[in-house]
Amino acid sequence: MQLVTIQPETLFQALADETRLRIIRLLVVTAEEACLCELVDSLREPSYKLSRHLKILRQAGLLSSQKEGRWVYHRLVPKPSCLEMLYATVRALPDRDRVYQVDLARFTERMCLREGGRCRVGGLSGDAKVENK
Amino acid sequence: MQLVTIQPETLFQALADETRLRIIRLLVVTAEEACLCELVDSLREPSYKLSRHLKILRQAGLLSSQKEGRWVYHRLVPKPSCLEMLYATVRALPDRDRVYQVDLARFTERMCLREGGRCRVGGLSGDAKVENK
DNA sequence: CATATAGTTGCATTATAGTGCAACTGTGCA
DNA sequence: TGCACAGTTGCACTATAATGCAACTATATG
Repeated sequence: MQLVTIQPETLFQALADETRLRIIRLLVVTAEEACLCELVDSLREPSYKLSRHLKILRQAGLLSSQKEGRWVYHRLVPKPSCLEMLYATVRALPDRDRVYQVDLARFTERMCLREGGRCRVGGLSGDAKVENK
Repeated sequence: MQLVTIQPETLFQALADETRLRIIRLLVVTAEEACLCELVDSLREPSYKLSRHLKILRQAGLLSSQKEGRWVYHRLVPKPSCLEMLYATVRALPDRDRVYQVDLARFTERMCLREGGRCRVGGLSGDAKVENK
């Protein structure tokens, strides 16, 4: 299911969107895997939006996704060395508006809710839906 | 004229196009500066097309351009360290279809026509316009 | 001054990409 | 078996981006 052929333009295109860059940056910095509801809580974006962006990242060859019960865990693909260089570049990017910093703070807090390293709760701890913009 | 504020999404967006990636890759690999007509000869793309892509790369903060008589020389911007990392990533990208290899060969040949390190001839050695579909 | 040349840009067209809504699938639990 | 919930996707809409043509600017040269 993983592309052997890396398309450089597709790779950069995948990172040319703020939401997708927030996702990748979060995974790069934390070196973690995350499921959709955890990303929803961290980025405060609707699940259908993130789901679609995750699909694009997967198709670009940046993410691999693994289903586990109700949850789907997404993690960075390390395989070709140029991807590691790309991740290093992402890590070195400036964070002028502190967007990534806030995302990371919420992600870290959210990860505390894991039990045995696995996600067990839904988005926003079962509260109402996202009211972000 | 150079942006102090680097917009990561704009940066990746700039590289999300094949033509622009060919331009950047050529400059990254050769560590050279080039004017439009030299790029036209190397990539075999119409000048108006490359001119527009060069503008996009300039606005993204990747290129700086300097006019010299009739010619405009374009070179990579080295300033923020994350750009150097980005260039390293570009250098590490695969070249499956040998597109960059061909571009480089034509570029090297074209650079032989320089006199005193400066461009002195127009596109395609003064021949007819590009016929590259 | 006329002409050639290096490069740029306005316009119209076409293709592609992001978004929200709502309906949908699939899994686990009472 | 019915329900709640994690996640996905079809549809319509809107915005953005790439392209080709042709007209344009600016610089050098005879």
